[in-house]
Amino acid sequence: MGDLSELELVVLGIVWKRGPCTPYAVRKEFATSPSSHWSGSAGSIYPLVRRLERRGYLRSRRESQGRRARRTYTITRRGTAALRRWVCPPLPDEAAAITYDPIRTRMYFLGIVPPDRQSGFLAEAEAALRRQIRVVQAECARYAGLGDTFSHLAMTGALRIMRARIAWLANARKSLGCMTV
Amino acid sequence: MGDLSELELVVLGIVWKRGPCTPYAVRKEFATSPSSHWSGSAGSIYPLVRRLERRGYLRSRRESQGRRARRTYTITRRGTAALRRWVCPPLPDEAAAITYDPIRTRMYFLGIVPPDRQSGFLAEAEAALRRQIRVVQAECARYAGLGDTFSHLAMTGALRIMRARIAWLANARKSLGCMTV
DNA sequence: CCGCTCATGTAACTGGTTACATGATTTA
DNA sequence: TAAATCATGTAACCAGTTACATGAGCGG
Repeated sequence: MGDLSELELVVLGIVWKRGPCTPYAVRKEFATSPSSHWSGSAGSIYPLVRRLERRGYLRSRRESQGRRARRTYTITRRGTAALRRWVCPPLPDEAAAITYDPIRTRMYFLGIVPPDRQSGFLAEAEAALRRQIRVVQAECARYAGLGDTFSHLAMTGALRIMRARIAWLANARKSLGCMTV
Repeated sequence: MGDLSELELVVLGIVWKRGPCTPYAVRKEFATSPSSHWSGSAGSIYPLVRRLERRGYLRSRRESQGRRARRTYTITRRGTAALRRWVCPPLPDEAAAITYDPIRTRMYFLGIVPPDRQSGFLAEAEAALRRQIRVVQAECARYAGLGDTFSHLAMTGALRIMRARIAWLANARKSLGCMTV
């Protein structure tokens, strides 16, 4: 039960949401997602779905479309149960832990750069976030249009976090500005 | 230059901040950190610092304290330069990308659980975040007390994100509540 | 017909994890 | 003095990445 990795569960979830689909479709989902946590590379997905099938979480069917062989995967009852068990409480403690933020990681060591370049870092990070936020907003609107409530809800969460990061940087810029002036 | 992993750079940063220190002290830094992104396991840190020394980013000295042999590491000029280069702009795009959030990941697939248990998930997640936030607040105060401006600033960023996640869940609870009632 | 994207895979590598081993030092 | 913890390491493993190989179908 606890033998499924986070990526495996996400793939299970994607197959559950989309219904019968090819590994390639799953990969595209990762490729178009604004998150870069998983690459969804062929080297991860193809072995993964076969692994899931071998363990009974997925079932596959060969369906030749034209002369082209392709394999579509469907979630099994066992897969659905595993997915539900993962989503439902109890939530492991680390799920609520501090999330990883590369900008924050750099912030710890910002003292190493000369003070006149510190605000440059903050400004650039803020600008990068503002660029990214538009992508997320678009994705948010797309899900709303599709009527996918939960994906939409998830995206609003991502949006809120990005806005919090921007506000944080703006505030940091002010408090550092006070120090150096 | 770009041959250093994120973890290697963070370790470099820790050694820079604390001055000469043992791998064990570095490990403790990871162990006490409220973030669980890296475990800071012996198996990662000990080989890592030796790797950094071999490449000239760290220098080490054997100093026997009592009968006990220990090795303290110091950052070299090369190490300092690498760290500064990493912190400074230009920031890679993925640094501003959506961060990974295990609660959000689950949210995508929340439709798989029966509607009467969905709000349970949201409530539990919110409660877990509220528990965690106290830890972060304490850490925040600790850094403020130490006068470590940048670590404190980093922590306030983490705090803002956690608050944003809580607000997001509270809002989700409301919008799902409307649907099911 | 050439090049691009679709689509399915494999192989080698790698960074980090878990688990284990060992001995010194401190504390009950 | 026994147990706990400090401290330094090693070895095996593993999930996921990068890079490569292959071929179908399609648009210019």
